[in-house]
Amino acid sequence: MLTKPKSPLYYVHFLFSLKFSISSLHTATKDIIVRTSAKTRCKNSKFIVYCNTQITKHGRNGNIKEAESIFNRMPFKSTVSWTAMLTAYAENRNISKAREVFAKMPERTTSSYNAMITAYNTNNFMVDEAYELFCNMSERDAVSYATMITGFVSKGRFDKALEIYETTPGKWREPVCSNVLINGYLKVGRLDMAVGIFKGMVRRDVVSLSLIVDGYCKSGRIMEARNLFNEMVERNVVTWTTMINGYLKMGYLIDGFGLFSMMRKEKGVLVNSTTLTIIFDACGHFDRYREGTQMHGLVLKSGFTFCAFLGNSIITMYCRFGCIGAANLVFHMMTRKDLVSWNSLIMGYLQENETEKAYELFEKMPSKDVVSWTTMIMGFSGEGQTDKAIELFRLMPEKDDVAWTVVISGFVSNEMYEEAFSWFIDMLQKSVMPNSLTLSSLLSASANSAILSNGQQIHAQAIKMCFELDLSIQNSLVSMYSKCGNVVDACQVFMSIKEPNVVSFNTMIVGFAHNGFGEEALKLFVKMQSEGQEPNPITFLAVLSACTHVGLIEVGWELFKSMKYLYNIEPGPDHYSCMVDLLSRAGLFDKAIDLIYSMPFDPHSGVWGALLGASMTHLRLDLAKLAAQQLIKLEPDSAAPYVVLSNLYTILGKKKEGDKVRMDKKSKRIQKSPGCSWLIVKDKVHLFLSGDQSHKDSEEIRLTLRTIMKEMEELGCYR
DNA sequence: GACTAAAATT
Repeated sequence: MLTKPKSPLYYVHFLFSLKFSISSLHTATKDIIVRTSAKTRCKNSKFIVYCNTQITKHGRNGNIKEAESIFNRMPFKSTVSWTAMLTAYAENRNISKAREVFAKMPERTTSSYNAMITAYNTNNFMVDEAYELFCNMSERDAVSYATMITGFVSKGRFDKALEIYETTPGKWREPVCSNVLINGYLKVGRLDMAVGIFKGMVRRDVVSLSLIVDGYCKSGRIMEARNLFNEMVERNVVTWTTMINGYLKMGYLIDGFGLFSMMRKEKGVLVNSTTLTIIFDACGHFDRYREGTQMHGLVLKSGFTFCAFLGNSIITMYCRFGCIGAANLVFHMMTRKDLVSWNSLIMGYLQENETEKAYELFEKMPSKDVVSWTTMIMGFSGEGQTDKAIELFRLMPEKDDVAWTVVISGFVSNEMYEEAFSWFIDMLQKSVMPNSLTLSSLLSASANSAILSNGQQIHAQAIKMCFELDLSIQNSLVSMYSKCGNVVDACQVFMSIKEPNVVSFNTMIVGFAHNGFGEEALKLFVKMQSEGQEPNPITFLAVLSACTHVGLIEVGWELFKSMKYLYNIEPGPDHYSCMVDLLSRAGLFDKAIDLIYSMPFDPHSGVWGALLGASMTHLRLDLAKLAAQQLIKLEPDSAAPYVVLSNLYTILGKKKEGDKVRMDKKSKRIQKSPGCSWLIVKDKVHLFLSGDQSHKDSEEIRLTLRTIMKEMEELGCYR
């Protein structure tokens, strides 16, 4: 049998493909060299080139040991081999080894210098070392300048970057160096500087244009972006995708989807996975179920490869639609999952309150990051399972400020305020720096527990940590002070806000309303509009409750009607409750009942609760009976309707009926949660429930109270 | 045929 003689390269290929051990590779290499003719040996460039490629490949895959072995065993090395090895070390974050290689190289080309500059740039931004090398270069090329500018730009040293940019010979300055600068300026939010560079360019390319289009989009200057886009001669996938993303992120769905279908018809431009990721993201965000599923179908039919990014955006989209089953299916079909895929699905299950399922996934994850841990901790807290949340937090390997904050705000939302504060102290003792969210939730804890001194301490803490000018903190402060009954301080904080947003106004209006300053609340409502701030549904809830508090029935009624025809805001269940409360408190029961029956949805418990309360004060037994009946239907475990109704019977002298209601309640084993009050003495909260004797000084307190009450009675305090 | 620079996304 005759076989064609094989080239030396064939043997190397063969051996590499069989994954021979390094020692056998060594002997094999030797073997090949011995067997090849002297002529071939002198310039076995193909072999060297092959090894160079392998070094690069292994280096990129993080297989530095493999790259090293090949390099060390190469009988002949070219400058490229040394440069490849240098880069391999640099890419694997070993700058000292990279330096060593650079020092040992028998000869250096401009490219080797460039490689070393890149190595410095990418390892902890050692840009000064890079610059020293750059200055010592006898010859530079376009890459040298571009690399050096990149180094300074990524360190934020634009002065130095510009200096080098100016000295770059004209033929090399554009477009690459300009693009590096434009990109750098855009990343630090300096659109003006980026546009300046751009306008001074003579040779712009598609990258420069795409960068500026993106810059305009991200500053909300979408028209300027579109004009530039239209003027462009060359547009590639990135340009199209950037422009579509610009529209979609601003919620301009018609323009965004329209441009997307234009892109699909455009010759020479192919939609890629980034484009699709953006589309799915928009469908999820703006609840476009039909478009989202259609696109998914299209992607499946076209046999598009699901990279992790693309798959993740589809998972997230289905989770937003509430289609956890579909999300789960996509997840399982994905061949390449990453951490985000797992985290997104876990988040999806948590949003559907399927904590068990989420935890199952969490445990199955091949590796977990901070996001996975925090998401799961948040999930348990959200379900009221604070024990589980703490357990998980303790197991978490590296706890950052976000993790601490999630635990603390978990306590706050579960009304465990004492725990929230003591964990905050722990956090500070462990020298973990709180963020604005930590302080916000502690302020809300102070507000909800009405412990003003705690709130003031957090306020001081916020000033100390320079969060004073953070809008979310300022809003929380307004809320805290007004909930603690301190309207003056609330007002002071509110006045200090430079640019109050709708939340700031709402919070202050609620603050006024709940502290009995109805007029001020309404004045602020007018003021916010004169300052160009549009009211939202929450604003109306606030002003309506202000009207209730001061009994401004006509004003409230007009405001309620104006919601729809003046502000185009559809009143929700809570707005109706507010109105029923307003009308029935004023004794306008006919109007209240009419309103209840004209509601576009079934009245919820708030509506009947409001009616019940007012019926009690106006002694309207007929309406109280109706409201209580409805309430019992909606909330069978609630004691309130029974208690109110029986009290009303008693007041009206119908003791028998009152007892009947009480018996009925007892037979259904419904318990009224006991009334409670608390005192703060030396930073400790002392809680008292009615009929409760658990406090250690219970007996002493009782005796003291009795004495005080007696004294007060003698002084005529009760008359 | 090796080395070095630049853009969009969950």
